[in-house]
This record gives sequence, C-alpha cells and structure tokens, in this order.
Amino acid sequence: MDARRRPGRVTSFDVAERAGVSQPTVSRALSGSSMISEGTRDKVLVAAKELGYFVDERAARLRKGHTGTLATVVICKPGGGARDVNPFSYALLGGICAAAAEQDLEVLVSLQSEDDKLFGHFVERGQAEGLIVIGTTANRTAWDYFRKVGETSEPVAYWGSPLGDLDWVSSDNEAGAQLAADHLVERGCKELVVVGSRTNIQRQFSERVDAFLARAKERGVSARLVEIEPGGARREQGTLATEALLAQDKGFDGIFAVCDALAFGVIDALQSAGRSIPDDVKLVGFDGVPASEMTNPPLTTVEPDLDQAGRLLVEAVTGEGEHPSVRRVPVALTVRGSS
Amino acid sequence: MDARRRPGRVTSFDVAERAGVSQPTVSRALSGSSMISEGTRDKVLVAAKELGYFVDERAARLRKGHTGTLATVVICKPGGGARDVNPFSYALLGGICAAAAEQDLEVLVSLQSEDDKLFGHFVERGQAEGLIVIGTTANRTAWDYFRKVGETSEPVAYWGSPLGDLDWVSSDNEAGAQLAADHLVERGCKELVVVGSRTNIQRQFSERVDAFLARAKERGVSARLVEIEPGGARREQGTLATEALLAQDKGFDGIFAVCDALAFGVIDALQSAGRSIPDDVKLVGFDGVPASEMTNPPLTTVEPDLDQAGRLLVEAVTGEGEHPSVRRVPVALTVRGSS
DNA sequence: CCATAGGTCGCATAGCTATTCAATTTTTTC
DNA sequence: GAAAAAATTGAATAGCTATGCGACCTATGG
Repeated sequence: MDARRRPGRVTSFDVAERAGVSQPTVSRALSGSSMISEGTRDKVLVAAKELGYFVDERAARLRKGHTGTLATVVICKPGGGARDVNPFSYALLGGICAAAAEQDLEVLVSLQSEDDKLFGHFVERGQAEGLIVIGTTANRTAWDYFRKVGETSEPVAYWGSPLGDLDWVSSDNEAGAQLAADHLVERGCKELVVVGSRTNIQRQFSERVDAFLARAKERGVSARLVEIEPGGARREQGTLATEALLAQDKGFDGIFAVCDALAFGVIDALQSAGRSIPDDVKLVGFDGVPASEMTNPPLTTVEPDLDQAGRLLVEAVTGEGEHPSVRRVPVALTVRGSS
Repeated sequence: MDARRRPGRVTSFDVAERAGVSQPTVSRALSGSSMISEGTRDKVLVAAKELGYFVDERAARLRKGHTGTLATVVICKPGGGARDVNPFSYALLGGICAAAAEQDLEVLVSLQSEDDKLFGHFVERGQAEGLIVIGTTANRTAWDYFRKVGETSEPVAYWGSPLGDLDWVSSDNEAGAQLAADHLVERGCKELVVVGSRTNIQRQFSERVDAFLARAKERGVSARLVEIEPGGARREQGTLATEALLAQDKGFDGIFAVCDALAFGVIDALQSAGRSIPDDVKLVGFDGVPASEMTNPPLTTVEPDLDQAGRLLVEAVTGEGEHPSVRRVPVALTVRGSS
C-alpha cells in the first residue's frame, strides 16, 4: 500500500546504473538532447520507466538557475474569509493558470490580506521568475513592496491601469465604456449616469468613467458621474451611490456601473425604490462575473477576455516579446435583460 | 533601475565573508538555530540585510529533502475557458490557500481539463508534499492517476465523499440536507422534491439526496427524487430536471437542489412555467456561491465553512494529526428570499 | 593505410544550502 | 588551577541535476 520510498528517492544515478550508462547520459537522454543515440535513449527511457523515475525539479532548477514558477498574489479584503474574494480575481487567476501552463510554468498562489504586514514574503526568495498581482489596494506599503521586488528581484506585473512604474495589463476600458455608452444610447437612453470613481487607486475605474462620459458627449447625450465612496468596489457602495442619485431631482434612464459588484448594488437600490429595470432604467455592468447572469433581470455587462488577460500578464512577467505592446485586453458586450 | 543581478546571486558565502564568519554559521544564524551566539547572529543579520540576501529555496529544499509546497489540481470542463470553472471550486481554493499559509506552505495551482491526457504531470516530480484535488470528474484515467500518485509519490486528498481509497474531505452533507429538509418542512411544505443524483461519481450529491429523503420521511412529509443527467452539475441540468418535474402531474411545494448551480436552473424553469418562488414553491440550494445572493428571489442555501474545509484538506495531506478524524466540514443554512 | 571529422559518451564540477562531526573557546566545578 | 562540561564555530560533505570538456569510436576522404 504505502510504497512511498521517500528518503530513498530514485535518482538519475539509479537509472544510469540500470541502463548501463552514466548519469549525464540519463540527464541528456531525458531532456531530449540530440547528442544521444536512439538506442541509448531507449534504454534510458525504459530504465526510467521501470524505476518510476522523475527528475527532481529542485535540483534541476538549482542547477539550471531558474524556477519555472510564477508567483501570483491575490489581494483580498482584510479579515475576509475564503468566500470574500472578488470572483473576478478568481476568474482572472484561472486565465493566468491556463496561460502559464502553455509555457510550462507553474503557478504559485498566495492570498494576501490588504493590511498584511508580511506582504509577499515568499516571493523574494528566488522562487519565481516573476510576480503577478491581482486586486487593488490603497495600501502604499504593498505597492512599495511590489516596486522594490520589481527593481531588485524579479519582474512584476499587475492587473490594472498605469500607476507608478510597474508593468501592467488591463481591460480595454475605453472600448468597453464606449460599448456601454453606445449600447445605452441605441436603446434610447437620454440621460445617462455612470456609477464609479476617479480615484487614483482604481485607475481602471477612472478610465471607464472618462471614456463613458466622453462617448456620451460625442453621441450628444447627457451623462454625469455619481461617485462611490473610495476604497474597494462592493455591492453596498453601489447601493449607496444609487440612493444618493435617487435623492437628486435630476432624472436618468440609463446607468453604467464600472464593475458588476457595483451594478448589483445599483439593482438593489433601484428595485427598492420601485424603478423597473430595464423599463425605467437600463443598466450595464463591467467584468462579467458569474453572478451577473443570475440577477433579475440578468445583467448586461462588458466582459474582458480573461484567457487573453492571463496570457498578457504572463508574457509581461516572463518577458516573452519584451514589454508587450498590447496591454489592453479586448472586451465584448454581453447583452442581457437589464438593458 | 534594473539592478537585478540575476546571474551573480548573493549567496550565503557572500554573507559569511562580509560578516567574518563561515557559511554554516550564516545558515544557522538565519534559521534561528540556538547554537549561535547573539553577537554572531546580529553580525550575520546585518550583513544579510546589507547585501539583500535571501535563502535560495531551491537549494534549501534540495538539501532538506522537502518542498514546502502543496499542489492543487482544479478540474474543469473540457474546452472551458477561465470563466468556466465552478465558482465553488475557486472559493474552496481560497480556503486552501489560507490554511496553507498558516502552515507556511506554498500552493501550486493547476487547472486541468477533465479530458486532459497529461494529467498532473508536474505533481509527481517531487515538487510538492501533497496533492489536493478539487472538482469532480467521471474520467477514470484521472482517478487512476491520482490513486497512483497517492500510492507511489505523495499523499493525495480530494474534496468529495468517500470513493475508492483516496483520502477525502467533504461537507457535512447529512447535516446540510437535514437543515434543508427541516427548513422546508417548517416553512409549511407538504410535498418535497430533491433535484440531484445518486451516481457514484458525485458521492456528495447522493449523500445529500439520501439524507434529505430520510429526514423528510422522519418528519412525515412526502419527498421524492428527480434525477439530473449524470456528469457535472450545471445550470441547464437543473432546468431540464425541473421541466421533467413540471411535466409530471404530481404536485410539489418545496425543492432542495443539491447544489446552487442546479438551483439556478430550477429557478429558470419554475419562473418560465409561471410558478412563484417562494409562494408556490420554496427552494433551497447547497454551496453558497456568490451568485446565490443575486438570484431573484435570493437563494436560501446551505453553506459549508470553506476556511475549515481548506484546513482539513491541508491537514489530510500534510499528515498533521494523521488521517484527521473530522473530515466533515460544518455547514450553516443561510436563509434568503427563495424560502 | 592514415588523418580527419563527426558522432557518442563519461569525468569532473557547479549550483547553494543544511547538517554531521570534529575542533576550538569559554564557562563551570571541585 | 586543573579537569570536565558547555557553548560556539568551522571544515567537509550530501543532496540531485545539468553542462563544459575531453576521450573514444566509427565512418569518411584522400
């Protein structure tokens, strides 16, 4: 049953002995070196299989001087449990895993509370080729840390729009916001509102806000911004912002929420106030999280291509093609009942 | 700017030289060995800091003979993109990350398509202390592979109920199903239905089904099973099962869906048929995925404690406390509008 | 038949750390 | 003050692989 011969690991020497060759030959045969004859390679392969041998990656990496690993930090809210991470972050993580697998890289994941003192302690130990940061935070210490890592240890890239001098990859926020604006205009909206913010921390949000307002203007439709409280983007903030909006005496018939989580809060507030979606107000979100399908009515939303996002992030960090010129991930509008 | 001295890595020898001690002393000083005097330790610490030294974990692990790493495989649907992973799996992954961090373990994540030929190629290379499997699959090859890994390389544990001889951790399905049954009965339901399956692959589902039916019987309320098509648990299958249910001429006023994804489909079908939730039919799901908050009405659901789940899975694999006696994760009923 | 090139393979070593064991210094004890 | 014990430290090595380089053999060309 438990045949784990942990201490007595099978090494390349064992394989070499069995195959009647030297250890270096085993190494070369298994790594596909062209310097090895077919006959020898077969012998080695057979012996390796018989012994159940696998390369010890620790040693291989030590020798080769690299890690074959990518570190990913998912920033989460302080004190939050496993359920308290933005579903979008998880989905993006999925995209990263897929892209990394394509390049034969492994992915190390670390959930880091926003206020964690030991920010990313593991990353700097030469365990990863690079670091990818997902999730936003206002914690300066965290960003300083990432910057330091980027300068002294390994490449760092984050999901978000330009901020400081770290490498970044983000949604094509301009295109997404334009899609949203065009869509609402085409659905006949005359008075648009964007629920979001312009703080520096959520640069993606401010990009969406600006592009939306600009496009509405282009189309000759009035549009204004309702600011959420800064810091994170949670459902409650969407509710609060919408309540403030309802308290104004200016009318509105179309809302663009800069992320789905906010849109959920908008729905809550609108429905509490007896406004019908989409009859009275049409609504568009951003992100395409799974829950957007489940709202009533289902949420029209701008979905970034996450597989593409993962690929760009991985490339940004591994340096494939050096600083990629394309850092904006294409988006698509998924039209559902809310508009 | 780019001061990465990649090739010329700072080693413990460099620190030793600067501190005027030997390399072993550096190693011991940094690992907190009690064999080192305070004065020496301070010198070493200072030198290490000045040089920006960090232990090369590759070498340390090679020497120590372990990895400090946990591998996690998330099984996903074939051909699915990043968005196509069960949100519950991601949430559970979060719980695992948190638990692993507590034990100073790193977490390697790999998304594996159900039909992947190269199942988990990385795991067996001695890169991890153990392997955790999330997500269900009918793919025998995959399970054979996991079993083989468990027997020959490293401990394997999976999220699910007993099946074969792998270690497992699951929800307390019996308690959860009882909570659901009790709740529906207390809400006045007289004719219960459970939407789920009894296939061997989704053992958790069959446990929930059985416990629900048993509890309903105990409470003197009729209950019957409507089987979904085997293989995965997706929204559409909930819809199909509910349509079949509606086509029967037997009545029902309470439904327990063995997972939230199915419950979502149940909602679709009921509302299409003009049945009101919760007036005509009360509904309870299982899992507590984020989207369950967003349905209309919001879904009452049984939520397993995922932090606990992560902890148990990690313990099962690291052998802390040897085969843990508690493998059932406590659940709680979150009551919302659907009941 | 010899010189040469090309194809294979093994020897020795590097990569960085943690640990065993012996050596040295310091402290304690009588 | 000497002997024993304790506290520190260093020298040497193991852990496993990949690779530079030299050695060997075979086929090729003259």
